Amino acid sequence: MGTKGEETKKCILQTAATLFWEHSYNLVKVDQIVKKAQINKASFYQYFKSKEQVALDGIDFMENMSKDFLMNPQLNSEPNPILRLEAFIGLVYNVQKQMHEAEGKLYGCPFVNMSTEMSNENEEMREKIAKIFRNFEEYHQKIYEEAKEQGLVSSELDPVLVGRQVVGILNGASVSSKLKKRPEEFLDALISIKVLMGAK
Amino acid sequence: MGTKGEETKKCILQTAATLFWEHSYNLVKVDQIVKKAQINKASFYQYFKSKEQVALDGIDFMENMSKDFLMNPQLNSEPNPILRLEAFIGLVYNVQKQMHEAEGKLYGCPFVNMSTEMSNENEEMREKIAKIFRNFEEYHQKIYEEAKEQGLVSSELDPVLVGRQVVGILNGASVSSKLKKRPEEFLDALISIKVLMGAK
Amino acid sequence: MGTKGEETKKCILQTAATLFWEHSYNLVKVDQIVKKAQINKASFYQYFKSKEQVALDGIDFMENMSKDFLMNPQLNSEPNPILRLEAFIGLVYNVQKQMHEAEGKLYGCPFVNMSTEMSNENEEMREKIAKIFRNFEEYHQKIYEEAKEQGLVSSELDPVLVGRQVVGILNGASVSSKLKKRPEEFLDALISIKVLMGAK
Amino acid sequence: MGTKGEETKKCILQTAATLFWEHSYNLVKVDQIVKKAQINKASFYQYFKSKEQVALDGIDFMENMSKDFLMNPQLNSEPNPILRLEAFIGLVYNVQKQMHEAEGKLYGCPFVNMSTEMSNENEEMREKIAKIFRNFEEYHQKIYEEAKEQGLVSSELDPVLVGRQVVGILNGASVSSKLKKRPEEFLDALISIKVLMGAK
DNA sequence: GATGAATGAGTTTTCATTCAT
DNA sequence: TATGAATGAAAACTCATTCAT
Repeated sequence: MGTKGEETKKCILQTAATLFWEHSYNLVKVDQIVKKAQINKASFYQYFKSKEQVALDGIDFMENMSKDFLMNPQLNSEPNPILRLEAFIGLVYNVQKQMHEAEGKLYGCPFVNMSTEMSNENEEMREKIAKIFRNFEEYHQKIYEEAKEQGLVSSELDPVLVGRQVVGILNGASVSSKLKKRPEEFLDALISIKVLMGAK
Repeated sequence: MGTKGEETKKCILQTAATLFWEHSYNLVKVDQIVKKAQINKASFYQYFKSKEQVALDGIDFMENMSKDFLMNPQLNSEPNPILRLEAFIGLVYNVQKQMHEAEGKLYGCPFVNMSTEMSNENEEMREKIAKIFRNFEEYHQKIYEEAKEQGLVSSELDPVLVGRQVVGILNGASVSSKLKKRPEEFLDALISIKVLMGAK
Repeated sequence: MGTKGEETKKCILQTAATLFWEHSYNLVKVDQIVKKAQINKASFYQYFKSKEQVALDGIDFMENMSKDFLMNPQLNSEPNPILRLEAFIGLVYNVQKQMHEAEGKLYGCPFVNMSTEMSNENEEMREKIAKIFRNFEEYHQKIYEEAKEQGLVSSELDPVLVGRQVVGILNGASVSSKLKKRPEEFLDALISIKVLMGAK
Repeated sequence: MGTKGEETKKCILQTAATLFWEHSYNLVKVDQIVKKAQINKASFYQYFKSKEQVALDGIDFMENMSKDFLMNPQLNSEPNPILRLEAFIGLVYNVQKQMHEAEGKLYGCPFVNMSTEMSNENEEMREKIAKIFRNFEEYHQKIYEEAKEQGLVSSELDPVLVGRQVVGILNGASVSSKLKKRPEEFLDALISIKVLMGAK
């Protein structure tokens, strides 16, 4: 942990990022953030020059969160790429399922949410999120390449396309699961992805 | 055409629905709608009791627009379901591509956008949009069923799942294409969908 | 009855006056009047140049209504002034009681309501209503004078004062009955008035 | 005095309550309150969640004001209840008279004004004001009971009725004095009240 | 005379941000 | 660094009134 100031800043960031995830960028008000973070409003502006800034930093925060969660060494020590893929999607599914059970709602992917809302309005946000998805695409591209090498898949597709499509399919599941309050969309997405890859 | 009042109402609706599509529900202000529709603000409230109402009616408007566009008799007279699927996605692709060329932006699917932003905040919106997607799922389910009957696909999947997944994959393409400003995501999605179906 | 135009005007007047009585001048909107009177809004302005005007004319309308109701020949043919007083207040009481039973509310005296709300804001309204009350004061002054002549009362008060006080006490009953939803305030007021007069 | 914020809140409250007294609830606009209180409009909403709330709190404020003014220990140390009654009404009369002299207008009782305008529209306001009048009724009931005990009155009336009627008569004086711009209505009311009580 | 439609000027309320201590 | 208080600008919505046919 860091100094008190660093702790406060992190608390604001975490609170804001979570609220944006749950309620969208535009519906969350600074008042709501500072109330939930239990800080003074002027303090908020001491750490972040604007609401936009906290959203921008919040994207980074969420990226780190999701990397820790989804791309951690434990999961990635699994040598079988298809099992890795299954574990990855299983983790996503569990998060959404728990949200749904706990709150009756399901928030989908924070990057999908924010980009859908803001990518045409804020170039900085768009670029940040696009980069995050590019990483995810590469991650799944590698899975496919490894699977190919290991003879675990029967298809002969462009790995770049597969990487993109895996992320695309998961983004679609994010949208559908949120709309329908149906976490199983992620499990169904896994089926599509495996069919796409020709996983045996 | 209808009475002057009906024309005005339709003009407001069209203007609002388009603005919501382009900029999200929360970022579009009533002032902006009335300015673009070239009407007085009080007139707006004579036709719609609230901004929420115009969004709700705007969803219906967009549904009709998309039905006219995507589920029209011409397209659906095509007996080959796979060609129908290709034509459907081709139309979507063309719209997005033209937007991109004309405005440098790409707005994705209006229902994906609005549901991502609002489905957890407004139950009425959520239900309306969920129903629209259910229709699309059925549409693609039927395509798959017909394709199966006609021996055009090799897979043996649950048609309900396929219907859902086609819509899911297209929703993902909507998100990705908007974020990346890359209309080709829809063409890539078609590849995934055909692989999923096992289209020969 | 008069021409169609006169009928329409009277309908507007009656509707407006009733609404003002029930909900106050400022809370009643022109839209509400025209909706309840089932006329077009432009028609309203054909008959009355403003909302203020319909209120002013509405005061006259209410004055005529109350004169017909409270100062009619039948009631005033009663030679005993105390019985006349009792009948007068009995009529008022019955109106309020019926309102209360029918609608759960009780609207009090329309002149008390409007003058309390508007007498400091609109001199024309103030004068109109003041004149109406002066008539009522004279009416009760005469009752007292007759009662004195007929030896029906034991007090020796200034009849002008008594006239004023009878109206004042009834105005107080109007306020209290409306606030407490208790029509019996008028019956209690009768007691006070009779004590004041020294009615045997 | 309290903190700056408390002072500001009190200033708003006092300003608003006075304006409502002078001009009615519905005619006073938030803009007018903030201008007179010399604060920013957003500050208003930091201290009161709505115009309705400031009116509700304003009723309490006025209740405290009137208690301090009319039910203070000095006045109530007078052992003779009739003299107490006279002093009470004398105070009311003086306030109204001074208003009249200073501003050419006379505002009557703030509770009478607000209840006449709002009791059928806002149950919370109705209850608050009804409670205030119940206190005044009890106050005057006690005066009558004491006067009876001390043999200062000749009547044999139900003290509850007398309490109610004293308040009713004063409410009537409030209405009449405001309408006629005649503070003396309160002195006349005192006559009626003493006759009612049979004060010697 | 009647009516569908339009509108300028408010009115309440909100919000991101800054000030002052 | 922390915080109680303040604020300009804007947002949603309303209202009395008038226009045009």
